[in-house]
Amino acid sequence: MQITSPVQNKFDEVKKIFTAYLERKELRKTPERFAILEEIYSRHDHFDVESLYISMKNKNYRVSRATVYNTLDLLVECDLVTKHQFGGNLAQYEKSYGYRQHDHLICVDCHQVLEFCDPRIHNIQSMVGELLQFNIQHHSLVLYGACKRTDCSNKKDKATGNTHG
Amino acid sequence: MQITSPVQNKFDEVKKIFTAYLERKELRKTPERFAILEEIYSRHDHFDVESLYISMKNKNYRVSRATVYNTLDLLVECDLVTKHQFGGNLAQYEKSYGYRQHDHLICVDCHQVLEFCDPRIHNIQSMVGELLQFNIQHHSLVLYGACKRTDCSNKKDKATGNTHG
DNA sequence: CTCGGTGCAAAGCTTTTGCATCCGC
DNA sequence: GCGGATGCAAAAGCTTTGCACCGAG
Repeated sequence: MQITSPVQNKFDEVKKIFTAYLERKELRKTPERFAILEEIYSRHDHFDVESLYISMKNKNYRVSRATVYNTLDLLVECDLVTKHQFGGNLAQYEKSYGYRQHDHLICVDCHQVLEFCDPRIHNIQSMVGELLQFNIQHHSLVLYGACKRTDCSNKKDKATGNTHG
Repeated sequence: MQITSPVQNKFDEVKKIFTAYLERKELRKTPERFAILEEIYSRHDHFDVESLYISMKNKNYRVSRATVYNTLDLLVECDLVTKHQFGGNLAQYEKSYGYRQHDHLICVDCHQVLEFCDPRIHNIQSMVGELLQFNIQHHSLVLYGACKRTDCSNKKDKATGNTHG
């Protein structure tokens, strides 16, 4: 007897959405595509292509970077995954189905990524779209700052000016 | 007799700021650094490293990409230039002294970049910083959408669904 | 004169592409 | 079986780095 967890239910929904998308676009339902989707939804937080690829290699999936890139594009297009470019040259991704719309706050010292919600962003989006005659499809808001946590130890000793002893 | 334009005055201010920054950091005031600064402030809109480099080459400056990258980093650090990562892997820059804080709206079809201001973003920034205990230093808000202009011809024929005849 | 800055080219890293093979349909 | 998808590796594109030389202080 098997117990179906809510998490499993959620992944089933996601699989259905991806399947429907592939069928609508007349793309093939390859095992690689679903393996990548499953790996992504078993993860938490943000990840980059390389770490996803390595994870799958470690689990002995036979998968290539090219397929990871290709599949991520598909998942972004059907809104199951979101792609971010947090200032560096390395794209970051995160699963997005069933998660509330949110934006990001990044610590400039330790690069930790926090999330927050603010409904006003949606208003801004609508207003600016109206004003400039754009159909806004999505947005990216990233705040950069220094966290005040003591365990964020990457901070340079700027405040005291004691870097030179 | 020479007429000093407001634009020239502005660039003089910018040069002063950069000079002060270099002195404070005990960096050398090389002609290359000021030539790059001047080239940037003679430009409008956004630019990438390569186009800045090419412009300077065309004007027969002897300058290298390495120096352009190096100098841009300095200019970003003293807030005379802003660096953007509008989704691609290609960093975009723009001069920022004396320009009002603004955010960006990008057409997903023709990649044109528009600017807009909204004071609410500042409020969001303050509130989130307070809430999550961060000293917010800066932010990046980018809206992505389709412009409704007829001369934006990169649009795919999505709306009509006639792509398959 | 010193040593930081520069130009040039090579290397590094992420992402894309080409091609033979594989397998979903 | 056909043709799209894959794996692999090579190539492409942006950025950084190493090194010899130059020139600002």
